Amino acid sequence: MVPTAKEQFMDYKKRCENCIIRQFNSLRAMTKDELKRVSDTKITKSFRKGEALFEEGEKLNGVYCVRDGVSKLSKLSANGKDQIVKLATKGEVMGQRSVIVEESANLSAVAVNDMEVCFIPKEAIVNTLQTNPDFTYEVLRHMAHELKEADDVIVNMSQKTVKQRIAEAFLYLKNNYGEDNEGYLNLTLSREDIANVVGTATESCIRIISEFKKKGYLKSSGKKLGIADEKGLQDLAEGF
Amino acid sequence: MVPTAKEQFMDYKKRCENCIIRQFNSLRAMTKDELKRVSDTKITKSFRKGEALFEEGEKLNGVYCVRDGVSKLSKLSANGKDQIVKLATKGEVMGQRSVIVEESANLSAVAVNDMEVCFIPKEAIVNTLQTNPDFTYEVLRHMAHELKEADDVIVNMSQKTVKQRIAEAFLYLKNNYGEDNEGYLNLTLSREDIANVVGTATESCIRIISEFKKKGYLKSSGKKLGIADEKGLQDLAEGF
DNA sequence: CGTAAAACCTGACATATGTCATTGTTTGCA
DNA sequence: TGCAAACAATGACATATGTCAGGTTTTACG
Repeated sequence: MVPTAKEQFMDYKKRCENCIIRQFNSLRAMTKDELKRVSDTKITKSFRKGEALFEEGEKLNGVYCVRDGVSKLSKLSANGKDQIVKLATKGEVMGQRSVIVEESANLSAVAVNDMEVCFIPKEAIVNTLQTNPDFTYEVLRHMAHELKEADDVIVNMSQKTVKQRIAEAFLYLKNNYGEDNEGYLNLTLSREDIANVVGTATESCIRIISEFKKKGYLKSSGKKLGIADEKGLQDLAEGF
Repeated sequence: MVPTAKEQFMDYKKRCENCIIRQFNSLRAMTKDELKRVSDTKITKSFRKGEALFEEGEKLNGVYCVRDGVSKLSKLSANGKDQIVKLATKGEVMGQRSVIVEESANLSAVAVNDMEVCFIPKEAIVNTLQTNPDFTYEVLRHMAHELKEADDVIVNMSQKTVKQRIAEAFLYLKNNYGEDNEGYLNLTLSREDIANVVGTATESCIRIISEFKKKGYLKSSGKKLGIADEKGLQDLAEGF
C-alpha cells in the first residue's frame, strides 16, 4: 500500500502544480489550492496524428491544455474547404472561449502530430473565474492578445497574395517551431494543411512551394522542408 | 447660482449612470460608484464624418464609447490599402483591447458619419478591472465574442469569393443598421469603404454592385442603396 | 451659382488563382 | 515485401480579380 519512490515521483510530475507547461498560459495566475482542484479533476489524454480532440459545434465540457504535439484549429466553410485559423502548441489552452461564453465550439481541433493533452473540466475553470480576479484578468489579457492576432490575420488574408501568405507561413513555422541543426523545419505540415492555413487550393500551394524551391527560397530533403533564404522570403512577404 | 430645471435635466442626461447606451456594453457591470467616477472623468467629444478618433500605433489614454454615429476600425496593409476590420456603432466601446494589454492601438478609428462619443480615461477602466470581478468577467465575455466573430471573418475572407462577400456585407448592413420605410439601408457606405470591408479593389466592388442592381438583388435611389431580393442575396452569399 | 474635388462608372487588358485530369512518389500497413 | 491509399507534382484551361485609363455624375464649398 505504501507507494514506492518511483510512484511518488510519477505522481509528482503529473500534478498541475508542478507542471512546467502552466508557466506559459493563464493557469499561472491560479493559486496553489485552485491548481490542486484542477489537478484532481483533470484527465490526461493522448491523440494520434489526425484524430480530432473536438469538433466544431460540439459542446465542450472543459478546456484542453497541450502538453505535447500540435493541433490545428479549423472551421469548415460553406464551399466544403477547411480553413485553419490557428495552430496550438505546447502550453496553449484550447476551448477557453467556448467555455467562457457557454457556447458550443466554433472551431474543430485536430492533431497535426501525436499529442498529449490535459483535459480540464469546465467547473474548475468557471469556478476560478468567479473567485480569482487575477486569473480572470490573465485570461482577459490573453484573449485580447488573440484578438489582435486575429485582426492581423484578417488584414493579411484580404490584402496579401497567396504567394505572400505562403512565404509568411514558412517564416511563421520557423519562428514558432524552429528548425533542426541542418536548417529544416521542426514542424512539417502537408501541402494541404499549408493550403488550408493560407486559404488557397492545394494545387496552387504545391506550385508555389515548387517555385520557391526553384528560386532558392526553400530547400527540401525527403519530406522535410527548410528555409534557404530567409531575407528573400521576408521581402517576398512584404511585397517586394 | 441655483441651476434651472432645464440645466439640471441636461446634467442628468449627461451622467453615465443615466446613459441608456451603457446597457449595451460591459459598462453595465459597473457599480453606481464606479459609474460615478467614470462620469466625472469622461469627456464628450464630437467628430465629423471622415475625422479620425485615433490612429493605428497611437498610445490610447482611454476608451471611446459611441453615443451616436458609426466608426470604421481599419488597418493599413503593406500594399497601401486600408482593410476595415470592424464597424462600431452606438453602444460599442473602442480601444478596450489596447488599454487592457497596455499596447498602442492596432487599428485606426475613423468616423463614417458625424459622431458623438464619450472618451473615458483609462484610469477609471483599469481601476475597475482591478477591483470589480463582475466587470472584468463581462469584458472577458465580450472579448470572447469578438474573437469568435474575428475567426468567422477569417474563414469568410479566405474561402468566399468577392461576390459572396459583397452580398454578405449588404445583408450585414441591413441586419445591423436596418432600412428606412422605403427599404433603403440606413447606413450608406461609399463603394470604397465597402471594397475595404470585403478586401477588394474599388472598381471590382463597383462592378459587382452594378451587376447586383441589374440582376435585381439591389435597388438604388439617388445615393441610397437597398436590398431588393434578400433571399437571392443570401443564396448568393452561401454559394448557390 | 460655378467650379474643383470627390465619388461613381465602364472598358480593355494582364495576372493570379481555381479546377480538372493525369501521373509519379511516398507511406502505412497487412 | 508489396500493395493500396495518401500525398505531391504538373499541364491545360477557365475564371475571378486587379490595374490602368478614361469617362460621367454628384457633392462641397467659396
